[in-house]
Amino acid sequence: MESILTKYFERIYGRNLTIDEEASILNSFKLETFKKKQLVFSNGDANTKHYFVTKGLLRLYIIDPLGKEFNVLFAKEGQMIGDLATPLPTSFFLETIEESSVFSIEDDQLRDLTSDFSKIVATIKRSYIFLQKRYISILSKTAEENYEDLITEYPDLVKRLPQYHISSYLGVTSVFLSQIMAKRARKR
Amino acid sequence: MESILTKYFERIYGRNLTIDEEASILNSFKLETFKKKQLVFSNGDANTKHYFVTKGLLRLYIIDPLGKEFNVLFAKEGQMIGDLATPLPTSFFLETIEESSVFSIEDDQLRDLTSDFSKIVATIKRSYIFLQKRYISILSKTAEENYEDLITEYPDLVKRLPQYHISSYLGVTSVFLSQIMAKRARKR
DNA sequence: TCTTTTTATTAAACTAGTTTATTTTTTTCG
DNA sequence: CGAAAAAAATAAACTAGTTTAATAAAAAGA
Repeated sequence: MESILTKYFERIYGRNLTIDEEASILNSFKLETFKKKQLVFSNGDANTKHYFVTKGLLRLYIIDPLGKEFNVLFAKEGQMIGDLATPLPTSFFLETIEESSVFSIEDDQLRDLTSDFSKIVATIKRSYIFLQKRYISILSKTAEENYEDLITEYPDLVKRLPQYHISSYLGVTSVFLSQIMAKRARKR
Repeated sequence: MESILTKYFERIYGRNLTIDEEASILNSFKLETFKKKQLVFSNGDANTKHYFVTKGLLRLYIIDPLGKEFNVLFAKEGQMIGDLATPLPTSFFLETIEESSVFSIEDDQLRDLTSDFSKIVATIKRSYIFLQKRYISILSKTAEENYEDLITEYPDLVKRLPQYHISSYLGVTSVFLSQIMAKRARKR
């Protein structure tokens, strides 16, 4: 029963799974489905779960004191998303962008699944490195450059995202992104 | 022999160290000293070491294609610094701001020291959460707000840093930070 | 399909932050 | 200490990105 979920674990483990492992994985996760634009969790909620996306697209975002939203992370099929700060209450919102199906799992159960801690370390380190790269981009590049990077690195994602979610991810207004795009279009 | 280094490990372990553990820690680290403004490592160097600061102040930074520097992280006495992306070659520069002493350790030796992997996970998670907080600040706040936050959270650090290192950390020019400070001074 | 709602575009006036250049202040070091 | 170098302040012209508002285009849904 080669599911997208078990494949994900095989990639993390770096080997094939035993029948028992497969069963235990599928047992630990709970399937949940959400319609488009549905909230999975909110700022202030208890934060003990992680979400593995099997279908659809989600976004993790914050709302600043002025009520403005900033997207921090997207996740599509085959990717994990959640607030790594478990078990501290989250300061994020998680919401579906498309109609989605996710497998949710409690933080401690996820830990139990991965007896080889070095794999967990490697996984978190990868998230850290990804975030660090984004941090540096936001710090040192213009919105136009960041948009170009996004297109070349994640063209499929860009196609699926409404434009105002992209601008929020880049940290600029939708008006300004629209200007960037108009300028780009003129150039070619 | 209660050193600042062994105290650091006691905090991570969450308990006192045995004599053997203490000896093994002190054996794994190598003391290095640097003058002010000395480079510890550069972009492209092999990246296998971590640095524990016992004296002084260091900065981890990048240089963008235009030659501009952006400070990413500072570390003073009692703090660890390095590029978490070990063993991948680093894209950072590490440099002393003040005359400094550090204990360096190889990545795999550090791993060996912490047989309890969950402590390593917790440590990396903490770094991740710290970075995420900064990321969101840079994305959603003005330079003025970020400067205020820095002063209230790390007043001691701000006092020790030359102003142009602070501006580089905030992602603005030194000229603009100077304007922010002038405006602040006028207000009170 | 047609109406309503959501998303994207455009324009114009504005603000945050940059650049370049000059001057002043502070630090370094022989 | 005094000279030289490094860091900070100030000014002025500039650019990147915001805000508000109006219009156009696309998507949703009865």
